[in-house]
Amino acid sequence: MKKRPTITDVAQAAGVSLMTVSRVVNDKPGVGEETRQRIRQLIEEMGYRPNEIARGLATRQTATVAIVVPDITNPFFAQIACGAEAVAFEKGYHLFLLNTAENTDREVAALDSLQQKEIDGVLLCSPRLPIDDLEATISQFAAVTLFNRELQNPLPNVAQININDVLGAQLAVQHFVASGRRRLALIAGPVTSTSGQRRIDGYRAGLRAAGLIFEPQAMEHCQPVTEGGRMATAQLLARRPKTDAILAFNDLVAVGAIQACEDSGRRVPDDIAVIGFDDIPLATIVRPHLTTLHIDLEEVGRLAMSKILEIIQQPDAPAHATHWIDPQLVIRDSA
Amino acid sequence: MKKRPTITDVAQAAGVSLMTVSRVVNDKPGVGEETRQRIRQLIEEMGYRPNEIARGLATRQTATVAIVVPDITNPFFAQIACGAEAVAFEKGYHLFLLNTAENTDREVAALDSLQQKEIDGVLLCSPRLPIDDLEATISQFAAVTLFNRELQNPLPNVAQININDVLGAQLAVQHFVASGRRRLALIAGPVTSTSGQRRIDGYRAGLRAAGLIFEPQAMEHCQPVTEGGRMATAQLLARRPKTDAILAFNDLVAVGAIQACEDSGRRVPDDIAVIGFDDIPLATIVRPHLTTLHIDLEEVGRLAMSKILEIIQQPDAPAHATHWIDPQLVIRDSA
DNA sequence: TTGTATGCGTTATCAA
DNA sequence: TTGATAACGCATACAA
Repeated sequence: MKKRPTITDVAQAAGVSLMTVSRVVNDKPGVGEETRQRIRQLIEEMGYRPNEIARGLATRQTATVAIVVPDITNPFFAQIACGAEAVAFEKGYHLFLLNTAENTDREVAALDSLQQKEIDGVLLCSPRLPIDDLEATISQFAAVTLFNRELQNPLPNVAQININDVLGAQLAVQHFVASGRRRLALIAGPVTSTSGQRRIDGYRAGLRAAGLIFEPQAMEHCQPVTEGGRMATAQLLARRPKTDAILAFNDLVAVGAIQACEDSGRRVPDDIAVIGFDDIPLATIVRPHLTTLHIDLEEVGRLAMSKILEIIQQPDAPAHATHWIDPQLVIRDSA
Repeated sequence: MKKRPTITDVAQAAGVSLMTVSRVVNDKPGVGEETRQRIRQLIEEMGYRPNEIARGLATRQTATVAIVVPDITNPFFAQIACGAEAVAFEKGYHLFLLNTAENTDREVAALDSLQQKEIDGVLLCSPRLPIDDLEATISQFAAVTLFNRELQNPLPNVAQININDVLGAQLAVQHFVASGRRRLALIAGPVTSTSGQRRIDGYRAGLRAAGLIFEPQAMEHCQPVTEGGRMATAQLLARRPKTDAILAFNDLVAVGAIQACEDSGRRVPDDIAVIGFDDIPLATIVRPHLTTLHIDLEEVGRLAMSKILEIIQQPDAPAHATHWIDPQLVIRDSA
């Protein structure tokens, strides 16, 4: 590895002071057009690149924001990260991606290291942190966007983005009812999941709107994976054989639900309709292709990054309202 | 956002020089046990955290390495990233994750920004860069590990990790032959893929070892996605109906292959066996569960990170040999 | 055991 | 239009 030239090296080679070079590098006024060109060329020749570390120390800005996700292996978060990175790249920002592996300790450690790196802003995806710690953390950063976590009192340096799970579940129920299904069931996710709870709320609201009643035995919780969906559905079908429609917590669970249906001799969607949630790539790989609630996760990421850059650039703007992302029902083959 | 205390603030509060505090922070000798305790407590109370930017400028080390992947949305790379991050976390390093979106320009931009940030090392996963640019890039970093790309002349600051694709394909062919299949076919990936080429080599070597001959019409290239596998397989089966075993470029392609088989009325694995590659989570979601070549990607990530940290810590060690990761055949239901 | 001086590469401030 | 000097927060080398 060869040592990179510094701004001083360039200045010496050009026979000017380092400030003149600095002005050229940052496209600032106060340099004669002729010297500017000369220095530009020299920079090119010498392969000079500004040292971001030194610049960060001097300006207290790092042109870097971080995104903290519980599990980067989960395409759900990977897609958000992708959208966020696209915007960051456009705007000349860099994106730090941290993975907490669903572990609160690591989340704390990650946030801690981010502070030490003087990051400009943080995108927090579904933080596990208790609310008090969360607010304390937020106050440490210049800008934060919170995904899928609702803060009671909005802060000026945080933007909030949430999935409109209630709406999504309602749309699913509407579709079931419109296609003649009457004996609906819900394979809900983990009891602790915020969005899981919201999806239950939406499901119940949908039933109510259709004049159907919510039967507790027509709901089953499960781990948010295929096998969880399969087992929960098998139990549910044993208990309530006439079920003709299932709303699943997410697409993985939906796939498990379909498997359980098929295992019990039911055909999907003829005997029983299944709707998933999230529209992950898997949805168009399995057969039947999943009818599901599409969430534009790249857009979530883009929005999250845009908002955070806004806050960074106008720190004194008024507190931001929560953004709700509306899921869209995409009708394929399973319902 | 409130301003964070600096080491000087702590020193003033403690009534000592900042060097004494610095020694405590870095667990260096030369401080009385009593003052050390006192300062420790003060650090705790004041919530002091060292500023990594300033530290990086002073030490020329950032305790940060980056991993550059073509597509973070692809679980293949996400898993590698996970393993790498786990090791980084253990060792007190931070991991920058950059996504190039399969785009050479963005790869260049990413590498460029990494240089400017004075990153300690970089994990390059399947770089698109032409070999000359690649070598030029590598020389800019203190430490590099290269994944799935072979360098002719090893450099002291780079470790190389490659999947033993040849072995993997051979294992698959062996398994086909051992279970009585004789009319094998290969749904290869994109022609430009390095590992795709190696898998073809292994497939041919496997055939040769079994005394079978390679028929060009028993091979079809395709895009490395499910739909590509489905279409390519449909064509292949039309052309060569008696095929009784298919080795697919990867698991996505394998799923497509299975779909094409079923579409044509063939049962898997009774009429035709299918083996995938990579063992992504999907492999145990679809039915039949995929028999496939498992690659321990987390281990790849862990190894890559370990190697890079070795180089960082012992820059003068001799050049590293290439590590080959051996795939393992996991037999499930599709072959 | 503790402290002082200096420098890391850059930008900000103010003077020429 | 230019340049000298002082930060930025910390660590290294050396002195007390």
